[in-house]
Amino acid sequence: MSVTKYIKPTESELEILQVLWERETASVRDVHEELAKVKEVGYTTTLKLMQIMHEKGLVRRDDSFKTHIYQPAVSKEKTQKHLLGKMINTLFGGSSTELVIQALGNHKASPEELNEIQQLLDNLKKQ
Amino acid sequence: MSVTKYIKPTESELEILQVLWERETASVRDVHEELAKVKEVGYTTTLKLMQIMHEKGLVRRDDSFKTHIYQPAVSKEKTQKHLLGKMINTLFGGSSTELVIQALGNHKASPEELNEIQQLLDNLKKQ
DNA sequence: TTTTGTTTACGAAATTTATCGTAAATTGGT
DNA sequence: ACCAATTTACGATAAATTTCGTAAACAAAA
Repeated sequence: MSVTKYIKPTESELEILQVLWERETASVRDVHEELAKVKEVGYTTTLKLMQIMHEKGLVRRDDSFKTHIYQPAVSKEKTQKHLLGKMINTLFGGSSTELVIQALGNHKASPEELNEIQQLLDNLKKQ
Repeated sequence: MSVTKYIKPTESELEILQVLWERETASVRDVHEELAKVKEVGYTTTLKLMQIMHEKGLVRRDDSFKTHIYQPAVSKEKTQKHLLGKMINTLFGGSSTELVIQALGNHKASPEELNEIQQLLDNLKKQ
């Protein structure tokens, strides 16, 4: 049984992972330009963060060229699952239902999305 | 129009807020004993954190007695809304539906809870 | 081959968060 | 009034996170 320790990405690391999940693969400059659209940050800051993420094993990289190419080493789904679980515990007293209600209550969902949730709900009820 | 800056509680601060939301009102010792059930931490650490939270305006306190009595200064709902919104944006590409699906998929909900969600869903569909 | 621009490496500083030791203040009991 | 126990105040340290300056490595162009 493999005991792989889950590494919790920091805020900044998550921002970078977002870009990598979206693009599948990207250079430091690619990522940095995405981030720069949203926030004020220096290039070497992004570089350093991505290097640290590489050490931690959050990203992989191909350094056979001058410009290193990065890709995520952790899946979006696994990360979502972990952080969501943590939030349910620390903020919703362990009740995923409470979270769902909050989420549905505050953010508008389209009819299509509501149907999607309905289907999921029907499935869960059957069991 | 009042421009009240939202203060993001840290992990540890959230743990303390959880206790205060639950109890409405509590001394440092009360809070500390709750936390100590779950994690290893010194009394003065909890004290210091609660003092900092007071400076930040996350909690109120009555210090007219020797033992200060604290209460939350931010509502559970507002805090949940903020942090959930942030998570939806940074981790679920802005789609609350995606988050709901993840939450329902991973964590088991009781039939009662499923009904509760069903009712909410019915209401949303009507509009 | 020199120059110019880009990228990585390294390390240090700044910031934020968490932790706790020690001393002072306060209260209640004796 | 004194002592013991509890609580707060203060400040220092530790640990984690974020930031960026500077230099070295590299590549493409002149």
